[in-house]
Amino acid sequence: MSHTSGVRQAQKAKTRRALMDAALRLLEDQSLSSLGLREVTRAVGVAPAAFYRHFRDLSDLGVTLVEECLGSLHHMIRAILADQDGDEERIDATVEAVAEHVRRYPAHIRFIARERHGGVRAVREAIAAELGGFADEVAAAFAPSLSPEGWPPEDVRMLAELYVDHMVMTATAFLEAQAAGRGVPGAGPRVGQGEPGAVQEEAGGQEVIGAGRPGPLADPREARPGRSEDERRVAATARKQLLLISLGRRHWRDG
Amino acid sequence: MSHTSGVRQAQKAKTRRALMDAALRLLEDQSLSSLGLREVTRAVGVAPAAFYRHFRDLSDLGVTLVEECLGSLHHMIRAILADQDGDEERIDATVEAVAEHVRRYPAHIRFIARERHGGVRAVREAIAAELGGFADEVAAAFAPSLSPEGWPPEDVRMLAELYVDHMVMTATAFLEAQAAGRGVPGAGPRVGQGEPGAVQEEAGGQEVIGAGRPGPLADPREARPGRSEDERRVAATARKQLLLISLGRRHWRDG
DNA sequence: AAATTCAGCGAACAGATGTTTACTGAATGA
DNA sequence: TCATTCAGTAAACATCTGTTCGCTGAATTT
Repeated sequence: MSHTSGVRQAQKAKTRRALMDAALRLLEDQSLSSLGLREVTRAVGVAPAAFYRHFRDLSDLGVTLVEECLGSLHHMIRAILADQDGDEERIDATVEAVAEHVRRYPAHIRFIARERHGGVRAVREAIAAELGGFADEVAAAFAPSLSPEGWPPEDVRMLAELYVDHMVMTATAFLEAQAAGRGVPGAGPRVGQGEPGAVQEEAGGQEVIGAGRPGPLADPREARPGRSEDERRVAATARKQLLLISLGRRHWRDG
Repeated sequence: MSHTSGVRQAQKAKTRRALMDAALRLLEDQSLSSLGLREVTRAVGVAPAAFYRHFRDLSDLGVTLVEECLGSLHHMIRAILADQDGDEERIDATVEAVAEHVRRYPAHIRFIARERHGGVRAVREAIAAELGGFADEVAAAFAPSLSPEGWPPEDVRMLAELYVDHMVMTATAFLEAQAAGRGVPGAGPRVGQGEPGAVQEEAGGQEVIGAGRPGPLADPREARPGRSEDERRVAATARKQLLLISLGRRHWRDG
């Protein structure tokens, strides 16, 4: 048996993370099927061959990234579903949470949006499966209040799918809005390729997961100067759409 | 001034079409940013350098494809908006039209879904602009009946965006369902690279635009043996979702 | 009939790609 | 202490990429 934490394993895990983070950052400007293995290792500062110690190939890396990116979304969804407020409050909280999530993990959302219908089958399927799971969860959360009102399970499911799809839609809309807020068209600050010599330096793993400009991280309830006009418009639209859906839901069983 | 149709121009147009069709077909299995220029010319049976006689680069080709793919969708949308039936009839007709469209032009839909958030900015922006135009059109179609009921223009717009996004969503769902119907995971019949010697043979331009298995083209009202279970499930879900949205729309102005 | 245009060709280019190979040397475990 | 494990290395590989160049020969114009 091998220890689950030695200096050895820790270093390996660190390099693995570095590869994932580098990939996630590179994937902000291109899609997975055009991402090069050497490109990733170069960004990390590691020999190309080292890649194979961690992933079979790039689509393997991609599937791993799916788990990570949708994992963080999963937490958010569960938090929302746990809230037991009224309709409008829940909607506000949802839109707020999505906006905040996109602000904190823009690279995650970009990756999902891009690869959901992207060129790599394994990744597509992983995303589809995960989103399907989300829909299950949403359906399960709504069932207790809907089933007694005469909603058949398939109708609950279609509502859940609508919610999930709308959430993804909203998230990507936020992403574009936030990108438009910053100066997007011009190239951002270039990242120097990591100094050769593997990933050894730098202390304390503090919030590595963002991997793409975590943003100001301002308190959601504070006044937010960094919030762009587009972003507020997206929020308002999403809120209204969810409200409209809620309205439809309330009148579903009475023609 | 040059004639708009000579033997010269006709040949050029033919090669151009061949390039676009080949690209569209290749893009069923990969994304634009990973598509190679040589790959396209090879599929057509033309020297790599010939590509530059028609497009500046691949993203130029991509933008052209956007116009074509969304152009065909545009026709469909206008046809739907022109119908003045009741809510349910319109919904049925819409879902039916989308299903048929996806069946006829799967490559078009795949391309749009894949590149909408893909790695090529110019293409992304072209798609966004075009879809925004669709939303304008839908909004304009709904305004006459909604404005008198007290709908502010921004609310009409948000409804239109919801409809457009839902349509795209439904189309890609159909795509996956139809793909699942056929044996997808296994590679389809391989296409031999075109015989060297440019694009000269083959008579009569009959429905070249499909560029990806136009399908049986069965009458929508006939019994359809080729319709998979998944496909029917997608249709049913889409119908219900649209119905639910309609319900919400009817109750929008009375809390 | 002669001059011009221009779509497509073939060759060459510098550079990048994924993958394999034998290796090194520090962490590990007996 | 000594043998083993194994993350990362450096080099070489065959192959592919986008782009430029001058050229050809048929369609076009004069």
